[in-house]
Amino acid sequence: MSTELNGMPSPLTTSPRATMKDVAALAGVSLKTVSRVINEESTVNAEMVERVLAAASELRYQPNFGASALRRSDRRSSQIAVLLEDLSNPFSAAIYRSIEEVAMREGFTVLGASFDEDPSREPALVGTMIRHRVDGIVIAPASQEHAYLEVEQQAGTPIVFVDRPPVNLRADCVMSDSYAGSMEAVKHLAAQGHRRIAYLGDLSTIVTAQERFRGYRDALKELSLEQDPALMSKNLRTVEAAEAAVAAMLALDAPPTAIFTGQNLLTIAAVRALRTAGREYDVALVGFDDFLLADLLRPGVTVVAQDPWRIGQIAASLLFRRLRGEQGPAERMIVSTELRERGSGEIALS
Amino acid sequence: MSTELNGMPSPLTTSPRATMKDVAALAGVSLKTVSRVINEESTVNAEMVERVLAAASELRYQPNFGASALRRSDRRSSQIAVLLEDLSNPFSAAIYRSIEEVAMREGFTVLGASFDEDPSREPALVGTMIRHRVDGIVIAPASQEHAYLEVEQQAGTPIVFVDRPPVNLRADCVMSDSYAGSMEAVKHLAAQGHRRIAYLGDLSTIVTAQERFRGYRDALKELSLEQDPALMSKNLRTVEAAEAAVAAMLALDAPPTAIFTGQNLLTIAAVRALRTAGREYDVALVGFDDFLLADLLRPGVTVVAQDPWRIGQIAASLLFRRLRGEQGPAERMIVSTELRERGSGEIALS
DNA sequence: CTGAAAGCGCTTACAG
DNA sequence: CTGAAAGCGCTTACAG
Repeated sequence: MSTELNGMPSPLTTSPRATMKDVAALAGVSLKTVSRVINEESTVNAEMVERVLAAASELRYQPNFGASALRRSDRRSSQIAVLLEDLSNPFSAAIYRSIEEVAMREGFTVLGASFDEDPSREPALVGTMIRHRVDGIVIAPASQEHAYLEVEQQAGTPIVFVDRPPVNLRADCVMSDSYAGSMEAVKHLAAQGHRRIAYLGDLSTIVTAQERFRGYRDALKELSLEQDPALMSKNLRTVEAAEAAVAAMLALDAPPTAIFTGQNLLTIAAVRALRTAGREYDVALVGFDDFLLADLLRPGVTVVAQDPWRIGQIAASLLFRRLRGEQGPAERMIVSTELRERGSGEIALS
Repeated sequence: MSTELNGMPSPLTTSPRATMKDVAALAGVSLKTVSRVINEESTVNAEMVERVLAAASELRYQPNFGASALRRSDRRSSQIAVLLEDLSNPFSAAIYRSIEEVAMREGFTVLGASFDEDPSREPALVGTMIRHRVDGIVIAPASQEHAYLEVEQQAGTPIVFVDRPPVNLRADCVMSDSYAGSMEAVKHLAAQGHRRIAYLGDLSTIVTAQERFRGYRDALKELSLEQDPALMSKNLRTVEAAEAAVAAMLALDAPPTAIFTGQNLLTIAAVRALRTAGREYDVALVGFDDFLLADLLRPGVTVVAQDPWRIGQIAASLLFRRLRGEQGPAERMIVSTELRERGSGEIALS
């Protein structure tokens, strides 16, 4: 397990990094010639190219992107920012990876950061990214007011919204079809005979949570099912709160026979609550957003799946299109969801 | 769902970003005075501070970190790189978030990138990060040779390894105790009476995979259990391969009665294979590394849990200590694992 | 094809 | 307390 090298003192000598000037001196050419070789301009004499490359390699020269960006006319930093709610949430992580893949292909690096659903951190983090002069921003916003970003757009920094739309700002946006997906979930439950379908939802300030609730309620209306406020629980922020909400509903005189959960963690909370009550084969359940191992639970959990990889690909391609100078109006892309039947959603009304 | 603003043409005007010079001109002071105010040097006249801040705010001035770093004597970019195998793997994601949290507190941003277990991408990505002049690097290496990083260390860039140790390089390192954790897992299975305990492992080139196998084998030796090569499957790279390996073992004349899996995805594969064979309540299972919902499966999956959050905290604190100039020898921190009994590992030999 | 001078947006080192 | 000059590591714009 242990390498002999470890435990020995680290070298105290720090040799400063070589600059282009050092390379020029060693190769016996001018600064500008080194610059040409490093940037692969074709107009340089082959012999000089060789001399410069040898010197660069001997000094282990690494060009300074930042210094180069500062002087270049495009002033591009080759960095983009990806700001998400929580990188450790699988939905966010998949979007991040998807964008990272495109960025890498385009020669860009990604500055990533998480809001943890704290709206006040949003402008602060965006500010930090702007001070680092990122060339573009992909953001799943935590706040409800984005006018402050207009000045960044006008400074030429494209901004693409994912998962949630911009408020008071014209910007490209890629989202799942929350409304249609929720409607499909509720109709699927109704098709199994259920008439008392409960709803569990995230913070109502979040636009997607509003949309999912609207899909739920409009489906009930369309199907002429009763809308019982006792079966609707919104603003659930923790797994514990969601579990308690389900337990309370199950204890009602007229309990729900089916549940639609508007989010990942709420779905898992519902599974736990149904298990605790011993009702998991009895009360139907459909969740919005898929999660790992949903198929291995018993019963398997039926979900309306989002496609975070696709959302990321579209967002990244919009961003890089803007970076290439495309000017058109702000685009709004809606990515459809997919019902995945696994058992819990197919439990019929007994 | 739709904001009226969307669909309208974006503003075509791009007003360039204000510089410190612009702020100085508007405030009627010198460049240097603006610099003093922006950097909160206390020696500035209160009235001037006000004038400068008003001008900065009117122009929506955002200082340019890169330009400032270029000239400052410390030449710090306030960026660190976090290079992991795959940010969408929960283990990596937790480490990332943990480091991000410390970095943010220290006023640093994080450049994140994933290797996807491709060793050749490692030096390439590190090179990119160096060209961006990150101040430090946290890396879960994909390669088996890190001498190339010595020049970066000597240029003053601290490098901290996580999850896997450096090879041919002296550097700080934070890892789980793979050997002890694996040994504990196997002994736990043996304590339930099992004598034919199988092993499933990741690529043998990965040091942690080697350590976990060593822990497994040494436990067998210590307990005087037979070492049957037919019960050892290494170099498993996909869930499918792992499922097939388990299926093949179960079909042996002398099948295993218990399984130890050396990694996350292999554990899930084993669960699937046991389910398919209808043996999940029959063959015991302990996995290395915990995963979400392991407790909700039936039987619950017993694991040797790592503590990625803690690994990240330690790695980040080592890194920032080095950035503050601490010189001591390279440190190797071992984070202990924790056996979590949930059912699958407590199935006794029948 | 090659190079000397100027300058990107800032901070340093120095005067006043 | 305030500012004019020089320079960080590069590229631009121009000469030769």
